[in-house]
Amino acid sequence: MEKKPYYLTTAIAYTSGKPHIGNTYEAVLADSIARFKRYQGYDVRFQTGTDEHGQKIELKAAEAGITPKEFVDNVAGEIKRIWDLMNTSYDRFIRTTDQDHEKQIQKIFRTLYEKGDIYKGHYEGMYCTPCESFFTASQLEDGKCPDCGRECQPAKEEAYFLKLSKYADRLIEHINTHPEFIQPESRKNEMMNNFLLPGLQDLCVSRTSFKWGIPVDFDEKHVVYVWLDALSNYITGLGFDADGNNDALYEKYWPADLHLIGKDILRFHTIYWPIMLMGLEIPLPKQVFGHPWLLQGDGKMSKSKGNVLYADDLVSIFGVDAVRYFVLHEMPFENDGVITWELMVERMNSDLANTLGNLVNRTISMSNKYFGGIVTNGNVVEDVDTELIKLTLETSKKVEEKMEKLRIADAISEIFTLFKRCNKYIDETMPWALAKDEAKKDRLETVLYNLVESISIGASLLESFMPETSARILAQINDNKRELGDLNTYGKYISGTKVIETPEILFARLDREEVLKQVEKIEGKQHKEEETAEPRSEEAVMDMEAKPEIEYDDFMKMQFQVGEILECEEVPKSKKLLCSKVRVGSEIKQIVSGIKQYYSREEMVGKKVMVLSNLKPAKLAGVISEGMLLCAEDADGNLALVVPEKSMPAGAEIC
RNA sequence: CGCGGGAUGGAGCAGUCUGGAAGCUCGUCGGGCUCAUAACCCGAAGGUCGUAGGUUCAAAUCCUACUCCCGCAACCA
Repeated sequence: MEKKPYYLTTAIAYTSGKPHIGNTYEAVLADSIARFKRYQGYDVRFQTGTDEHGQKIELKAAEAGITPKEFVDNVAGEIKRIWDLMNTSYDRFIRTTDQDHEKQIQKIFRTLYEKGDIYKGHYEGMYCTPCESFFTASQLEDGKCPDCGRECQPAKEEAYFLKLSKYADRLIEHINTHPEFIQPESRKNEMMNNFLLPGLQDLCVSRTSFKWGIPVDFDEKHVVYVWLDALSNYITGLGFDADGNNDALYEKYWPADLHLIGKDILRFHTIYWPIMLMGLEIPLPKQVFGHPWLLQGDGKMSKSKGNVLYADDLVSIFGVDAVRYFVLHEMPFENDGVITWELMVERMNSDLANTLGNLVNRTISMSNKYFGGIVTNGNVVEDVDTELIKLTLETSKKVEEKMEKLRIADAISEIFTLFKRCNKYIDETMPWALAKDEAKKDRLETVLYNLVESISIGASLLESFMPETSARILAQINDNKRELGDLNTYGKYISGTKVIETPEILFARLDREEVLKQVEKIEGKQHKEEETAEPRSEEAVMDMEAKPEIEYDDFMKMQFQVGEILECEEVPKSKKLLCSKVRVGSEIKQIVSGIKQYYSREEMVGKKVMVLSNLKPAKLAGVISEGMLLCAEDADGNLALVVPEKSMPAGAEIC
């Protein structure tokens, strides 16, 4: 019988930096699905990779003083290494800088252009020359640039657009008639209400403001918009050819069965991507699943806090399968999951060491102690057995059901329910008591046989989620992984098999304090990395884009004065704003500034600072601000107030 | 009135669509057992299901208002 194809993908990771545990989570999640589908007998193709173009990467590379290509080679290598570390069984790791991909993107772009779905137009809007940015009329503040506050000119820039409007109705129809297309379903409404129903604006799909991208081959000034580039990986990775000479892989696997992505990029995958495919006249993927995020317990992950979770560090403490278990098990279906060190230690000890590891250990130990390691089916069945057998045989079905709904965490829980039942069975049957009575030898054999049999079935099911552990358990009981279809038959374990003499500890219990000590070291290391990175950027002078020369008169228009901060309050409902009462001469001005992250209210009071005092008052978050406190800002956006070097009276002019 | 998500025993969650005995994991306490990684098994305590109204024979679940948290957006004059 020919196997049914099943094609799934992850989003390709953006190569702007080292992937943290959240990125890794997606790869592991996809991997467990891929493995399980293979187990179910599908001919699976699992593709993942990296998205390597864009302005951000161009900038990062420039900062690091290397070429963009060198930069992405490094990061992509790192990402691939981590995916491999986590045992992800991808069939292709595609990079958007791969030659075959780049070539096809150009063809796809050209095809859509020739067809009229991409057209050359103008990006019209208000342009702020110093900022090199376009804004729509609604983005402007009092007709001025929202970034720098200067005048903007109406301007036009040549650009290519994808006609989203042409296919919008068809897409709405598709989403309505295919309820499974967007998962979880709650996100479907979000897409419909926020983007589709209000009407789609044509999407600008080319850029001229940077170079690091795939050039439009018939108009070299332009590079292809990164999303068009990135999304296409799902078909170029299969050897799609816009001219129709598709690779056999493409013919076999497209349309994809599942695109697994983060909930944040659902819009691209359920609106732009389908419309691109409609333009290319090829079928849409069957399902897009926007999974939730994995969050760090104590606040948001950030490098400066040193609490970023990296797969490397986690693996070094817990091991690969334990980390796979955490991310798969702690992630609920719709809400974001939370992961903390304490939680991981708890799961490690309670689920992995106690429930699973200890079960395998005690079973093997008893087999050795009572029968020299030979596991024989004594065929002395008692009532207590039936419940264990029933549950064991039901488990594969339950796991399949959960997996069908992409409820990965629940699927794993089913397997662990089986292991727990095994532990209970040991207490019910009390093998150590049976061992004291020679007449009950056959019964004791049966009990141990049943345990090994149930463990074997559980271990077989575990392979999709914890491949190494599955293999280690099976090796210890000297069995092979069962076929999924055989898991509803009890008694396949070959009677008379010898298990390993000394059971190997699968998961060692960890001491919470010990782990936290290691964590401190890791966080310390991250801090250090930050610090060593810091001086580099400090020593390196910061080059700013040169603003146009101004007249002396322009300068004289601005009135700078020393101001003394008398009071300071937080602006309610804002995250960054502090509102200060500043004495400038005899006047007291109210000035709002976005520096809450860097200065506390207490710190502010009493400071003498530099104030631009004749700035037109404006409302910020609903609060009037009558001037501006001047700050120096570094590349990371850190701010420092500018203060007079010697004590000066409030109101003194700065000139 | 920017958009969205959430509030359920000490902690983390399920249950809410399709009203009908408040459940799971961990922790705590008590007991049992000794094969095992101080593990395993049993039992108990612990909940006004955010607040206030409403619909209903019946509300965690449906309706209305409100409070508080968390994302995103906005705000960095």
